[in-house]
Amino acid sequence: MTHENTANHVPDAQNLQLEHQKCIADLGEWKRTHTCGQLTGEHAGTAVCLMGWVQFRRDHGGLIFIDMRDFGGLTQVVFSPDIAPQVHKSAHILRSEYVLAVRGSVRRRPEGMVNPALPTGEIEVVVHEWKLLNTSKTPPFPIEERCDVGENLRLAWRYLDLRRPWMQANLRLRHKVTQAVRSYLDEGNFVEVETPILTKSTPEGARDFLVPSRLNPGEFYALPQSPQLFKQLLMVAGMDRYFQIVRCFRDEDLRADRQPEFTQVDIEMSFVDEAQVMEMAEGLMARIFKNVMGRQVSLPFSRMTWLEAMDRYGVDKPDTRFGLELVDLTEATRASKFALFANAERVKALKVPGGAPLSRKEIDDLLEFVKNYGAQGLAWIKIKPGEWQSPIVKFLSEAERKHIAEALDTHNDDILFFQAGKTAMVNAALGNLRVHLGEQLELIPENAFNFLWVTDFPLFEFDEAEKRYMACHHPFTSPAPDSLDKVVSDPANAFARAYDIVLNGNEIGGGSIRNHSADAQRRMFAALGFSPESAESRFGFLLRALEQGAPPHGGIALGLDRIVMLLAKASSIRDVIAFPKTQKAACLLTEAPSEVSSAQLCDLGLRLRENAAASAGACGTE
RNA sequence: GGAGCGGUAGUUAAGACGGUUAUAACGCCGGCCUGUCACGCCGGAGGCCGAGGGUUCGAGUCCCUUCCGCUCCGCCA
Repeated sequence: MTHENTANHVPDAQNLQLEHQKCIADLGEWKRTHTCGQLTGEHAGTAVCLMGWVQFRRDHGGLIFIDMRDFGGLTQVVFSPDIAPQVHKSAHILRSEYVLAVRGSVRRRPEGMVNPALPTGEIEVVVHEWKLLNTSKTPPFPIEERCDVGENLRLAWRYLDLRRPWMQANLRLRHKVTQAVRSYLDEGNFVEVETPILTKSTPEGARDFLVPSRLNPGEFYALPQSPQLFKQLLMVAGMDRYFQIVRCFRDEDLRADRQPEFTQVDIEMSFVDEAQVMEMAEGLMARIFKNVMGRQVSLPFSRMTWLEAMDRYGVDKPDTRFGLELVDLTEATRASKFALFANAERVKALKVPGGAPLSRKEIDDLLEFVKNYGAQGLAWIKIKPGEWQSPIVKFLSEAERKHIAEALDTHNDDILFFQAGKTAMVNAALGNLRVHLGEQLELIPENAFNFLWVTDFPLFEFDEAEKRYMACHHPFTSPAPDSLDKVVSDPANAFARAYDIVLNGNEIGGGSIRNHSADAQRRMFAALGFSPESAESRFGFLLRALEQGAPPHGGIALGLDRIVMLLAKASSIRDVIAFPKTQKAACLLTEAPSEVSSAQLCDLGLRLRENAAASAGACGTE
């Protein structure tokens, strides 16, 4: 205590709060009759008991007004010396976030005193008696809707952050979504089955979280990246239709829409094709929107092949709420004198109607933006009356200009952006630039929800680091019928029976029809470069199951956090998760992860290397 | 692993050109106040400018290192 001298005559908030704690009472026989959002003029005259927190205190010396808050809203309660002098006097001790119970009567507010901004603004509760249920230290940040506080503070004091109405609404919205999911799938004869959290590491795909086994020293469980294999085994088991609202774990770097633990709505169905899974998922999304938002969504959702998505939007999760589609100019510029275009694997352009007023600075910022995606530069042309303003226009022939003007349907005051190079880079740079411009130029309609299925994904992707093909979706995905021969012979051109569901440019789910024959699954493993022995040791249990009468099956997994984020119009899934982690995967509230005792390590047969934190980075080179 | 933004009172921010005692609003504490509702008025307290090192007569400000939060690339079957 550094302020002992002053503490005696000028109490600080801390001492004051200690003093007030002497007044704390139990509930006793008091029973809450209403919530703080419930009372209206119709309740005038009724005796009520409210319990909640002090949101605002307006102590006039004479009258004291307290805005009481609970999950339901705010109610103004009045302590008046005319009604109960002792009660009024005792209420001076109330401070922000103190917890209280009041008994009193509802009355209509006097003429002209109605607060139209408040749902309960027509009435107030005149307090006849009250109890202090708890004190509170002054909160580290204001518990208000409008408070704009740093995320580190919000996370360190998450239970206070969650008291704010917006966060309360988000968690309640999330609850309504899961309830809609459960009712819809239950009606569709799906069975909710829990699958193991301690499971087997299958180091294909994301990095696993590992859990050491005490009973089997030197061995590890992995936390599931998804219940993929278990749900397939449940189809073999004849469950027919399975779902689970399930936590999944991936030890990869975080993003606004990626947490190390996240929740999937995991679904699998027997004896179905792609169309049936998609139809089921559309009905599910429609149910969510109806129950949660009171909105109709039009069915079926639009569909687009992966090739078309990449061609028109440059990304595999197009935001179709606005235009600015990409135009391929590769062939048109093949013979150009402009070497950058002529020699490029791919040339594409993006037209911003009316974008010519963009300043040099703004264009430079866009260049910096596309550099994130490997672009070296960003060519542009401003369409002005009678001339094209551009650093590159002098390289373009009359024929090329004519072709560009036609292909992009140019008008005065448009600006064109160009990208040339490797196809993947061109698509990534322009596709992401498109979304960036859509946001920056406010081209995206406020309340639109555009669903889209992206279908016909490639089966494989060549991994430059590992020098082998990797499954685009996952290794259990069935090849498309006309790609069966290509799985081993021409993997680069094989397509998958896989589909993603996209909402407003966000991937909110993905699924596939699986390999239900052991032979087909073995061919996939072979194409992925697994030896038969390695396939057996990693996935033998799956192969054996597929040999025991596995039915044709397929399914989908929906990202619950992302769906709720979009419905809540939140900018991060952290805002719809009660206790999320920071970008360094830490919980600022509990301070996890943390060191453990040597006794705990000893039980597990583990020993840390000297300076484990520093040596972790060196593992890759060993 | 990489790029960028940020860290100054309890909170949100200003200060950045190196130069007196580091500002403001809200919050907090005290006083006054019987119709406020983000009450009002008066007064007061509150700071190792994220941390460490350096340059300098002098650093919130310049340089280096480091920690933390956020956005993105890589990564995320």
